[in-house]
Amino acid sequence: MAQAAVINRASLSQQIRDALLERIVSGALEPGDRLIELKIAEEMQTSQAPVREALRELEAIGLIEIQRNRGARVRIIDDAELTEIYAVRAELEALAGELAARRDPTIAEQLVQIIDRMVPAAAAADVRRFANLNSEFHGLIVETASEGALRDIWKGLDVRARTHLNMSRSVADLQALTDAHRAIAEAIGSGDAAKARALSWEHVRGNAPAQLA
Amino acid sequence: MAQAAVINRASLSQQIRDALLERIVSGALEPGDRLIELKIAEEMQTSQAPVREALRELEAIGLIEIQRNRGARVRIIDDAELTEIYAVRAELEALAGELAARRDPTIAEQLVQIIDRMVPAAAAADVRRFANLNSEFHGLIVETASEGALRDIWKGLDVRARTHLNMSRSVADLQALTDAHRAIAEAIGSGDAAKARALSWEHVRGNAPAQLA
DNA sequence: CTAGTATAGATTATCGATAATCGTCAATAG
DNA sequence: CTATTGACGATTATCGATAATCTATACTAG
Repeated sequence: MAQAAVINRASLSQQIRDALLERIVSGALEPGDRLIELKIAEEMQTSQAPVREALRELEAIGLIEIQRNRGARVRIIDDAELTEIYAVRAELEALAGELAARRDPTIAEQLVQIIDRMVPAAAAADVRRFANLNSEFHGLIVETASEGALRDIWKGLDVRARTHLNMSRSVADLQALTDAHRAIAEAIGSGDAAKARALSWEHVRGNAPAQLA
Repeated sequence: MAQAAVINRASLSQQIRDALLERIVSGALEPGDRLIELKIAEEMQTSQAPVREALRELEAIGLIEIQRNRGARVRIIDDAELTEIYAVRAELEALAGELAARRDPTIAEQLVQIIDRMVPAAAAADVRRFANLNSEFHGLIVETASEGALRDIWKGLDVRARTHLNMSRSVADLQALTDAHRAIAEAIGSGDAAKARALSWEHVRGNAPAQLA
């Protein structure tokens, strides 16, 4: 047979979830925007049920907020909450750095490649691009460290933080961040778990939008 | 009016979620057990839809596992995963200890009360009771430290860990744990954030079922 | 003018029924 | 005897319709 029309392997609710997630992360849907079940259902050519399921999942991730009988809206994350997210991430990244250094120092090579792509983004002050590379960098470390709880939780936090990358950084800031990444990659590459842990923690916690109260 | 028949303020799916969660945590439903939507729906006198939504939420928490077209079953958490959960918890508890000590050292009094209730449970080697008090202790610290992401994530991990409290501890072990709790309560009570952080981390990570590979 | 109430429109919550899929076991061909 | 096919029962995935609830506005009494 010519081509087996690759059937949607994902359930409708999964497809809907991914589509909405994409819109939220990309900014097409902004914090505070309402998500109306029947509208989405019509738009996606489905019924209401799978949309509801998708929304429940997004709520569990923390991306949207659902109020009984009042529907869902994209969650507004205030500074205090974003700061806390950074604090939690710092702890998780510390653990991830430690584990990655112990388990597979060879990823340092890939990390460096990501850093190399950060350089021009930093020079151009392209915050969006830089943020994506930043997620890619830390994501690789986390994936190396874990396939379980650590990874899942980190991903959830990363998505939340990414929807709020309103921080406008200067070129100097971004270059400093790039350097910090280099140090972390080096620690992992040399298998120095303790150093990878410490550097990761400082890197994330030090770059929170605000200090913890 | 005499009494307004307190209408269920929670949606059906929430009620179902809580009921199932209770069964899983209590052990009435064991890891591996199947959760059949229509059976649950009939039992709870509802239709299938709210059951499905409840199951999605439980999946997001990590308590059950859903496979497309194959249904849901209570998640089986192996040793490696449980160990990782402990590692992540250690990081979160460290942060929580630090924040709680900074924000409200007065909770130490309540912490001590919980510890006092641990003593007889430890003496009787009542692991189940001890585990509940343990959750209560750490839960109070976490709630003091956070109302946001930290709290939500910790709760999810706590539930998962509690469903697997298969560890049979000796009386001596439990008493040692009680002492560790005392030290943490003291650090928080004195507002020593750094000490609370360090002790919390060691306490949790040191009591993982196994060492991280 | 103000507080409280009724009404309409929009949206969510839930239901009952149907379609699609999976696992199993028997039947059959080789 | 082993592998393949077919059919059945069980279960999940999805739909379309109805009930319940909320929000906003209009209305009425004081």
